[in-house]
Amino acid sequence: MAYRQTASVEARLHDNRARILAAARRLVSEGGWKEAQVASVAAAAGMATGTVYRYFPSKAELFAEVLSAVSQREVDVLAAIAASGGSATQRLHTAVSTFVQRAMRNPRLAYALIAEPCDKEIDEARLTYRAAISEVIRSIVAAGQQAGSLRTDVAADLAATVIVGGFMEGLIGPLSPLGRRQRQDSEAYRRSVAALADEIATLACASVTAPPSTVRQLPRRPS
Amino acid sequence: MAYRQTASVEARLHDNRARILAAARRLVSEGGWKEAQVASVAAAAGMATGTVYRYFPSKAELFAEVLSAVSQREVDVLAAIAASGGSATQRLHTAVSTFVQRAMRNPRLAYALIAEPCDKEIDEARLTYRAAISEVIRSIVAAGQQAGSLRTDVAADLAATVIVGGFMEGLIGPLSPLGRRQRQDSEAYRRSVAALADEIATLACASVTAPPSTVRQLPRRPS
DNA sequence: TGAAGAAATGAATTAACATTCACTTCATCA
DNA sequence: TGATGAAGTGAATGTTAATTCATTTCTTCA
Repeated sequence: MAYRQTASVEARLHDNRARILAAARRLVSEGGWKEAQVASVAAAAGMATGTVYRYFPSKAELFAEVLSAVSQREVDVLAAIAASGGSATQRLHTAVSTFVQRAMRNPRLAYALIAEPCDKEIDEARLTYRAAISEVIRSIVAAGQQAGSLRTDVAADLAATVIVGGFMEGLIGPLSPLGRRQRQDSEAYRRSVAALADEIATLACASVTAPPSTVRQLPRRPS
Repeated sequence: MAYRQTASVEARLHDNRARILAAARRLVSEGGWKEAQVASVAAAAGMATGTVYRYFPSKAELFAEVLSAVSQREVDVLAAIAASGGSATQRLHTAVSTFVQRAMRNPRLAYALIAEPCDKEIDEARLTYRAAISEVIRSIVAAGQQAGSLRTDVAADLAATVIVGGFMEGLIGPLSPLGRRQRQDSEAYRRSVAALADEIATLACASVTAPPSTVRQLPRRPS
């Protein structure tokens, strides 16, 4: 036995892995997916291209991990809100508006992770992420339905999916490179973000709030 | 002058173009984007690969045209609903529910056009399409705001975007190859589609319906 | 110190299609 | 009919990065 992994090596390996993830995340958040090449990541992390493959089996898995790390934090934030006090409506409003505001703090990264056209395989990893967020929203909606404050004529999971799709789409315009020309440091910007977050959250809450009287819609089918 | 395009040639050219578009559309609607290769399209249209390039400058433009043709029909249907009689709420409900039901008639195609991971360039073409649909919804919302039946505390264009994002996302699950195991010909299937369409439309309408009393939310920011 | 094995390297290879183009076939008309 | 130029062909080429792997450099410990 002439070689055994010591603590110092193990630490370096761990550090390398973290550096790769950090570099990958930084590149995406600065230049979107077109900058997110394995060779660039390696260079940014200060190592050779091949080294990246000692830590991640493929580009897709590397970026899936970036995606999942960022997302997990958001899911945790939402889960904390879901578990906090207040009515379901209040929690839903806070959850949506918080998500929007947090996304707007790093618009380039949020845009890349949520909406920017990217490799098929990375795109597939987004599904998991949306599903996790949707599940948190579902739990709030279901609680509100139990409590009687939210409408029960739509399944909680469908409502959650629609809400998530809605606020994500509402975010895309402001997040995208086109819709994002203002300086982020201005007070006006901060206010407009808060207003956007509030409007989107209001729409989300309204969509599931129990109607006061049971005025049934009369759907027609013209086509 | 030894050559001039005659009517018969012109007709053939036009027909070829149409055959390419039809073949492209058929391939996508049968096998999704992985089947949508230029060589396959050419084969399906009964011609050589290079011929396709006499009609379309690139794969992306070819499929952008497929996308826009299918989408335009949907936009037209929605526009007709928007221009029809009834309250804004009724028209919104009908518009959303009609869109959902029509999409479910050809789920594989709708899934590919709306949600399936695909080439960046084709993905970019989707934006135009969503924008057009969003514009129709916006017009309904704006009318409802004018009439006083829809809430005015959110901008019509934002509301429209959120609504579109919501119903598209609500569709994705049922449209995707995973969520679509039933035979489409059963009566049960048709009923479940109608129910889905109604629920999604109900959420959309509720999100913008004017609240009876002005109960302000109290947003908090825990994070 | 040096043998043994792990980690790192980065140039070369691969893969998967889109796209091109030199050539063939077809349509037109003097 | 054959000269002219358009339409059609499909094998060859181009493109763009991801991925590999033979080689080099480090670590460990007898």
